[in-house]
Amino acid sequence: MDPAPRICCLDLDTFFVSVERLFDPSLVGRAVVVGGERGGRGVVTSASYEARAFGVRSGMSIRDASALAPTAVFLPGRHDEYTRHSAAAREIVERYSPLVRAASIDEQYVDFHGCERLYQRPSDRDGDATILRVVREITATIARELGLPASAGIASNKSMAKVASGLAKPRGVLLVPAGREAETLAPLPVRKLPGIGPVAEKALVERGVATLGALVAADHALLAQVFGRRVDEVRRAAAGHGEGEVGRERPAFREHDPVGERVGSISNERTFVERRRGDAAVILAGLCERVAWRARRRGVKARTVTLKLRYEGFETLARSATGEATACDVEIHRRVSELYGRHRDGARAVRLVGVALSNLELAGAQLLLFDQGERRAIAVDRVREKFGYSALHLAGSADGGRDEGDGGAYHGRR
DNA sequence: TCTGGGGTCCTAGGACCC
DNA sequence: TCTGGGGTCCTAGGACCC
Repeated sequence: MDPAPRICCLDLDTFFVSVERLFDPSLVGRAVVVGGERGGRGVVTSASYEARAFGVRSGMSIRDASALAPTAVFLPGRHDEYTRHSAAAREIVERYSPLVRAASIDEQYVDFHGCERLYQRPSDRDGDATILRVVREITATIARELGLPASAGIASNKSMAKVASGLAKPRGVLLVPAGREAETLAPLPVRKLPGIGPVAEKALVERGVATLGALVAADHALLAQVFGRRVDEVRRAAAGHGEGEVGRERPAFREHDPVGERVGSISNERTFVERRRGDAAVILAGLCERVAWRARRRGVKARTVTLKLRYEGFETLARSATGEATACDVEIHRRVSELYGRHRDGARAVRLVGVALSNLELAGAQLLLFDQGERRAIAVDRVREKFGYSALHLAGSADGGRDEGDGGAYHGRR
């Protein structure tokens, strides 16, 4: 007996574009691209179906998209609004099931096990019909209350549900009955399976495996060349037998990290525009401030600080140092500078710098748990709450003043 | 497809301890 | 001081996702 389809993957269609259309209804029916101003740098983070008709795809550079879709509207995007609407959609889903797991800003998994009895109506042919009706009600509610289109897939496991939600787009709901998973997946290109990216796809196609049906039937040794020990897991997912539970919340979307659990990371990175290259040290100081500030806002300290460098030609390296947990700008900057001085190849042009905090520990809101440097930073945070983030900056940081400070002084912006 | 920025997860090797 | 194996922590890199 196959497990019943009770896992739902709910996805907000062209999410960023849909939110922009709430603010400017004249965008409805037009080609819209979110990710940057026309001709600017950056990549497409969301494209309307009208824009996709021109060949615009998410992840493509804004420059290429500008060339493909000359009549499209290009918008920079506003993350705070997307976050707000994402939370509102989640609140609606939680009216129907307590087991909701956000997988990203526009995607949630919902576990409906046991809910078929709760929502059953005489007119429902069976439990599947009940769940299908409930999920349709959810997407209709999201459309009515928030004005946002959504799609959903319902299946016996996560990856099948995710694939189904893709097949249901736009504005559709698709339920894959128990036992029909394999035949639904078989004709699809391997890339459609969550977990198979461009690298695995290329390796599979080179070996003559183009569809998920072919993957299921493929020789174990051949698949091992591509997936290593993951062969059995991937083959099961391709046959429609994926993970049957929604699992834990991704840490980044959790309100607070449980005490003692080492989860999550906080990072900021910046790619240089052609002419501004060479300012790596200055940019780095700004990034340190930003990640430290985000850590304090989350009430966490980091034991590990990582410097990321990308050189011309895309060669990328990461160097990290682990020690005492900190959320202090000055201390993080000190550690990052040390890594930078030690590992940077001065002969090569730097294309990107990044700073990441990981090995996070809960510090709590109590000031007692912060040291002097951190408390000073928190005082600065309070000023920022009143006057905005750029009101104060570490001396020598990216958008701060030009003063030759002691590396630890804050300067008002002028 | 000459490629942004935020993440998670996995692997593998080395250090160190018992 | 030559030796085993397991556990844990740290570092680095890479695939993948949205």
